[in-house]
Amino acid sequence: MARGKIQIKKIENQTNRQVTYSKRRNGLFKKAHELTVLCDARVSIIMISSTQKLHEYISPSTSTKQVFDQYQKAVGVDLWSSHYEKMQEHLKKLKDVNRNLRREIRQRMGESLNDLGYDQMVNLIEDMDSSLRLIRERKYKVIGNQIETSKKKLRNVEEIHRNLVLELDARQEDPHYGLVEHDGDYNSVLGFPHGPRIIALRLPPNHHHHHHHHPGLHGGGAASDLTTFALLE
Amino acid sequence: MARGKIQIKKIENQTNRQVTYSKRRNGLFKKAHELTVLCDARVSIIMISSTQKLHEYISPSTSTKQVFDQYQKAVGVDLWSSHYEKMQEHLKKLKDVNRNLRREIRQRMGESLNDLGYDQMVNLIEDMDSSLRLIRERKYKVIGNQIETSKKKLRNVEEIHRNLVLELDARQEDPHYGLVEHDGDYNSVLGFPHGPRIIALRLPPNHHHHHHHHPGLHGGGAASDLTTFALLE
DNA sequence: AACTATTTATAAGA
DNA sequence: TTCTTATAAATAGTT
Repeated sequence: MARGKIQIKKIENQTNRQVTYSKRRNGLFKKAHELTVLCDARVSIIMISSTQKLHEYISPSTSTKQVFDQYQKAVGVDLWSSHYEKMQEHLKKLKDVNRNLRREIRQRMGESLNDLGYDQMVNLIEDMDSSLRLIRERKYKVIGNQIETSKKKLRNVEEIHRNLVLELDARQEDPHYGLVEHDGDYNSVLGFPHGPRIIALRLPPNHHHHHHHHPGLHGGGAASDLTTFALLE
Repeated sequence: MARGKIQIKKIENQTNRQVTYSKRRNGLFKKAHELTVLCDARVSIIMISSTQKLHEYISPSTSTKQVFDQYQKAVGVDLWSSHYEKMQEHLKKLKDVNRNLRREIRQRMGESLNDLGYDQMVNLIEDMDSSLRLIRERKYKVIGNQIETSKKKLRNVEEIHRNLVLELDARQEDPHYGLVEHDGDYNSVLGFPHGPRIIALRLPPNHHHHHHHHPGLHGGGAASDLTTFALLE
């Protein structure tokens, strides 16, 4: 607007563009401030240059956040408020679900039974009874597997032992018989190639995170059971 | 800036102020747009007049939300992002808790038992066994109460019946004996002062919201049980 | 909303 | 970046 009219279209010369950006930015901010004072208005300007630099003007006596909030309220649903509200709804629903799940567990533990009608109680008993039967079956199956496995391992150990005895006999007859093929590493036969592993298994099973919520479930008699379980795994 | 210089201070004349606001607002938006085109920049202007009216300019090729997001990122953590992130964390935690609760329920129903160690399974069985005992006790208590109550009510009914018979006898001897004190409303004696209530109780109990998650619990044999329960309540 | 005398903004050059 | 300055653009006061 001086020394010649210009077309309003992108200035291709990079330097020129930056100079104009700087000058006009100041002009814009000055005008914004005059408007603020003259008309008792609030103005927020945010500018991002072609080089992604950010500049802002905000009227004194207010803040960018305040203007955002007002804009949000005026324009309506948009921006983050919808996200926010959806999240809050989601949160509420999750909390509800959570509460109900906890109640169901409590009922399955014999608490909060006042909430149940008689027929619901009968159903719950039937359900728990059949579940308990399922779990017991499973337990027996696990025990069966463990016995099976330990029998196999025992047979292996016995065979190794036999071989060792044979080898020893052979050596006594001929001290140069054969090479040392079996060194008596029972652990590796039992599936524990590294000595310390059996000790690691004695540690509390804190990778089962669900015992946060009902610590009472995992308590008594664990030590001996755990040892047994580790040996037979 | 024409026909005389002006001081940059609030215009006291309300009409004048509004005219100036309108003119200068257009000027500002025009300049903003020129800047957008000339310098390939993005500009967001939000203005709130002294009468709380809101006007906005936003460069084409972008949106107010985008500019807000960028502003937020550039200026730092503040504004609402911290809220947002906290909510998202909270949401995640709740989902986790939820997942674990569901797993516990599944285990208590005899599913997902692979996640349990042997000792945990033993504990679960013990726990469910004692819970089941608790619930059965409770059931028997409820049944006991119901029998007690129904006996009491039966006695009441019998007494009313006796009284009616006596009254009838008395009338037959003397047709003008006494006034009608008992009209034979058995329902009101049974605790159902309004006839339709007993029908309302036959409706599915959808106020027990927890049957969303395990509909199987509340199913068979409800009709007769429900009737019984309603009568004995 | 239009006009216009005047002020202000600014493009180009230094 | 800043200053200069000729000129374009904006706009205060008026109609």
